[in-house]
Amino acid sequence: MDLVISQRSDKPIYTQIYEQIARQIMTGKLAAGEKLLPIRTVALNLRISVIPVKQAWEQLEREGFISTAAGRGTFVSNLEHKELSDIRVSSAESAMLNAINDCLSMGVSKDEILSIVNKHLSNEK
Amino acid sequence: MDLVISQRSDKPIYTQIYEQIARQIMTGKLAAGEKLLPIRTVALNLRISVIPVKQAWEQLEREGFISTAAGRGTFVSNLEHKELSDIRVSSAESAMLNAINDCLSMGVSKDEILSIVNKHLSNEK
Amino acid sequence: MDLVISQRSDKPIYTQIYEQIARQIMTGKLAAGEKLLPIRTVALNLRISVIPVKQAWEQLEREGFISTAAGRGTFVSNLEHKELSDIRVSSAESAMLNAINDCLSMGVSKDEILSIVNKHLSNEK
Amino acid sequence: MDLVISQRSDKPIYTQIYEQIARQIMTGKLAAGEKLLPIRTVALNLRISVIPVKQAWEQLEREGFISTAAGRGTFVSNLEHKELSDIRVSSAESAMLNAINDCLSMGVSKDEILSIVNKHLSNEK
DNA sequence: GTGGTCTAGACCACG
DNA sequence: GTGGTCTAGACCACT
Repeated sequence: MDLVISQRSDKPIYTQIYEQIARQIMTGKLAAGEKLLPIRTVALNLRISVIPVKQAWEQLEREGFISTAAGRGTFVSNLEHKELSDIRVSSAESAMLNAINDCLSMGVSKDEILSIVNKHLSNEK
Repeated sequence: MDLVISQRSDKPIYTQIYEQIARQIMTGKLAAGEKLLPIRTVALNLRISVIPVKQAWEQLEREGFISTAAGRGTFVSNLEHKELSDIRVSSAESAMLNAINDCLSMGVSKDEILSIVNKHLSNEK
Repeated sequence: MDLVISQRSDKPIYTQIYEQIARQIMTGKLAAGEKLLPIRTVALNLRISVIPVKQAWEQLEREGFISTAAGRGTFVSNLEHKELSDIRVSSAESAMLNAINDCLSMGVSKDEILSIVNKHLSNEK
Repeated sequence: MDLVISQRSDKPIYTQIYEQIARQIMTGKLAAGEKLLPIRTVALNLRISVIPVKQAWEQLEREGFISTAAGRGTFVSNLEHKELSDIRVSSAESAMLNAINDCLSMGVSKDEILSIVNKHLSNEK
């Protein structure tokens, strides 16, 4: 469970943690069923408070990467059930719908939304 | 924006807040576009810290009920776009898939899951 | 929350505690929703170890008199829902019930919940 | 982050600040990712108001030299991504980009993102 | 004066 | 010693 954070990054600490753990689970570096270090231990190792670690863990749990059990610990979810990826798609869908709704509320047209999405996705290729 | 919490309830404070605001938005008591009180004001009124209020606000935002703008405030989302309800269904779907996955990981069969769901839903009727 | 125990009674200590609390709940002396003292405090007050207190609490919870909320404390149940206590609440079951309640509080209908569950379980086959 | 300004220069104060910071970034004296001092601190150090500092920061951000992260501070941009600065980043656009990035970091593919957007926008018609 | 992030603690139920 | 919840307070960017 390697983890490196930078206080200087423009991303919040909890996002840095979330992204690294999510990636390690997706690549299999963290195996299904594996126990994660206690959040307080992670916080101590990184010399930060528990809050950002907890926040990262919450996002990971919402998105189906891990599941927590009070008093027992936190465990990597079983990725064998292929629907786990549905959870992520579902989460992603929520986030996108929210953003689209905000845009529509601000008077941005559907065509403009589409062009924003296309522009960004092609930039990234 | 009426809000009542009980320190004695078995629900966490942030859940009590979330449920009341969500209900007020769904029933139209809080209208689309309306500005909510600042989280610090809400916390003061309820004589609690900012944390549980923030936590409730985060869940409300994830589920599409409100949207926050740093430095400007928090606003009730525009429910006219009917897909807003899709966001909630999407969130709900994530939560259910997560729970189902946990059950499967624990060796609970699909039939048992179905019977649990049916039992609970019929109890509530 | 008055409690008196006798080390010389023929009844085990945990039974003495259980009976007194159960009686106080049934007679209304302990009201629904009321928060109980932490078990360690009770143990200290009675000058006994936490073990028998825990045993009494477990029996009370099994029988639906009280419910515990992780991190928040123990509360007197609403006896109208006592019939729920005969549900064997495994970890899996409580995960499902939590998810269902989340959905309901989000305004997702029972039919939608059922269709989500069915969709997922049939996908898996 | 050395800065020297002259009240008697023919250039406006914010231009003096802008030019010095831009130069330090281009020469590498201020490294990518490095955190800048808070604008109020800079203003205090220079014994000027926050206004010209803010103006300089705005120009630097418009031109892609720095990026601000609400609640966390201001950071020197990674100049490889400077070309992004010609995107007019309205609130709506940044909301979309945030959502897209959330999706990507969750492991959702670009095609899936596009299909989500298309599904939603066609639903609305 | 708004929300966003973080620190440094605390107490709780549970294992 | 695990995660869950909360307090009290801080500093930041932005309006």
